[in-house]
Amino acid sequence: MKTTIRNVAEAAGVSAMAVSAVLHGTGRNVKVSEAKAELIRKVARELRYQPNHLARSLRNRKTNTIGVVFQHFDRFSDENPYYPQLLNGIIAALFPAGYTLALCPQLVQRSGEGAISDGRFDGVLWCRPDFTEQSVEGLRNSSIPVVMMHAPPGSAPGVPTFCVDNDGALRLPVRHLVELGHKRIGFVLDHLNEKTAEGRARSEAFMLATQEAGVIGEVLVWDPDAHDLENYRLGMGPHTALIAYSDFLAGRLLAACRRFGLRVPHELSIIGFDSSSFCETTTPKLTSIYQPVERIAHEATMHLLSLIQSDQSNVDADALPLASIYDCGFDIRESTGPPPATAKNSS
Amino acid sequence: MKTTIRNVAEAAGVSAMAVSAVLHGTGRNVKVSEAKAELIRKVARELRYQPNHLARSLRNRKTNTIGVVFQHFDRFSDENPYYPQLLNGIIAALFPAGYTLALCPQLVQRSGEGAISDGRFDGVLWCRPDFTEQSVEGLRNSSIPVVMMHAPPGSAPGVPTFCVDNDGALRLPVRHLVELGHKRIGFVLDHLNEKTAEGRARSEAFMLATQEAGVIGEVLVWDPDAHDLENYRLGMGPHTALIAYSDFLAGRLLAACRRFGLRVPHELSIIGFDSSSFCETTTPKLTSIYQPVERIAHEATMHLLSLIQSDQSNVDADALPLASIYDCGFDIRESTGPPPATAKNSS
DNA sequence: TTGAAAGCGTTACCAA
DNA sequence: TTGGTAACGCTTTCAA
Repeated sequence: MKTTIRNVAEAAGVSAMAVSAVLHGTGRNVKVSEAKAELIRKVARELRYQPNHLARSLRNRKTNTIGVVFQHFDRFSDENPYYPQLLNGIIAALFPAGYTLALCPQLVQRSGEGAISDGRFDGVLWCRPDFTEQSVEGLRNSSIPVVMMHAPPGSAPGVPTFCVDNDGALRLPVRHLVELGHKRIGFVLDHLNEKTAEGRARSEAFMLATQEAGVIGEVLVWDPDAHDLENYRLGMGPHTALIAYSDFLAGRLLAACRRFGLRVPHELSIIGFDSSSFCETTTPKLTSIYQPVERIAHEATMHLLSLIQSDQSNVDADALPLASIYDCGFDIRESTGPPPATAKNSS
Repeated sequence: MKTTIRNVAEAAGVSAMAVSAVLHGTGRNVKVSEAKAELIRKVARELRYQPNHLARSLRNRKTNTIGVVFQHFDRFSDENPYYPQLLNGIIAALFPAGYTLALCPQLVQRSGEGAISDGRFDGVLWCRPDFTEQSVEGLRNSSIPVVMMHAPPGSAPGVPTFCVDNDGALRLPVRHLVELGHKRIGFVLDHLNEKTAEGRARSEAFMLATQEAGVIGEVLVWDPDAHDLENYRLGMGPHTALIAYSDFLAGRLLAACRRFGLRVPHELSIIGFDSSSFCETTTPKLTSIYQPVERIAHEATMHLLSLIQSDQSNVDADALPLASIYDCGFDIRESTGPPPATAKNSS
């Protein structure tokens, strides 16, 4: 990277801004004759002129880059299709619009400190709603548009949120289980999601759903790999069905059942969350709550893009919705069934 | 983003460069007394000063950002753990070093034109390459370090490549199949990978391996979802075993077999490539060539980082290796077995 | 020890 | 239709 716009201008015998006008279509009031324009293009090609993106961004206050903040920054799970789906939704919105996607560690780790608005991004998609005071404060101080995913409506002031209807979502499996005859149901989440906004929202939604249905519900924070399911045999455990926070977690529950020789669904019913392709590959196939991850990510990103546009053209953005809520579905497969006849059916 | 370094300087009653020196440790010859330093830090905090990353990058000619180019990029597959593994390897190298990862569409689509070195990246990791004249030309003109993944050694002049030993890799399944008694074997790839350097390398490696083993080999470019396997019943088809370019593709072959009522491995043996966790979830479990994707990605990225370092400190980089080759493994699971007795065994 | 000035590469504004 | 000048925010160089 050595050829600057001035080199081209000099070689073509014109001014730098003439080059800028011809190559980038910038500066309306600058008119260049077609002959000169052609000359400029020719010289630029010969000199292998490559416009400096940094300088243009600095000058234009527009980077065409979006920052994406993940909650689990340490690694993408090999088995959980959540991240691929999320990225697909984001990319499908971003790339056609000519935007670049950036994943950066500072944002992931110490995002509270306003590092978001260091000029690199036109906007930020926040997939990490854990709501420490710090992180919310960081968002409030942000000078660029921010959109949150997996944040219940109203959880961050003034920040548009894109989230599933967790209350509705958890009624579906609970109703299904109650119809099958279950009376004692557990909702399992891992230590990580215990702390996220959506983890808490789903836990509350689950408790609400079980109360409405008149059955016993309990929220369980487990590491299934280390958990002892021995006493769940023959429905004798505290629950006859478990709803997991994610398909991935449900898969690990299935594996734990296999380890302990527990038959699913005969001795224990298990339900996942996401209804990803993963559910079709397990034995038994996993009953699961369907969540349109890719669509949510896509629409959240589209929303972010339009926020950026209205931000930069000083258009009033109040017409845009502040919270989008998505309905979940429920896909019944093979991992749910009636509780064992031996289960103590104390209601 | 409004507070500039000058605002801070003014408010603290010092010069801009004193602020720069204190906050960024820049400028050796500038010494600031501890009292003033403390004042500057305090003022910066109060004013919520956020250094502009763009301006610093422009000035320092260092962006701390790596571009990742997928030349052939469709979407992150939900089922294929390839992308998560790849990203894990990259991130594990990048984030601890304080680098940002950027995925950008222009690079993906028209990467030939040298858009690589528009100042945004300190280096580029090039994945799934092909070798049109254009793209090689683009690399040659690049003024920043480039490292290629999935490129056979020597395929791009002067560009370090990180690739598995495809020749060795394809001997493993071929030998396994021949030992089981197979005489007619197909290698299946999709339309996308037909065009990539690694797709071609594996096809050639496959043909070589079958020739060495004295059996019939054929390269097949298929869309398994649309392909008719009807005539493969009872080993009567042109091949009694198929090796797929990826686990994902093998999974789709398995699904096609199910559709046509073809029993695997009794009527047809199927082998994948990656030996990902996916192989454990299929029925039957998928025999597969193991490829250390995450490790390759990690080491390629580490290499890129050291290239950047030596580039920027003008150190001679010739000591660094130009090609790294990784051995593959072979995991035998349930999807391979002897060919049907009814198979015509014309050698 | 501190400050002023120049410049990284680009583009908007104004004058010719 | 053109070209000069200034500025985006930062840091290095040189002079005080």
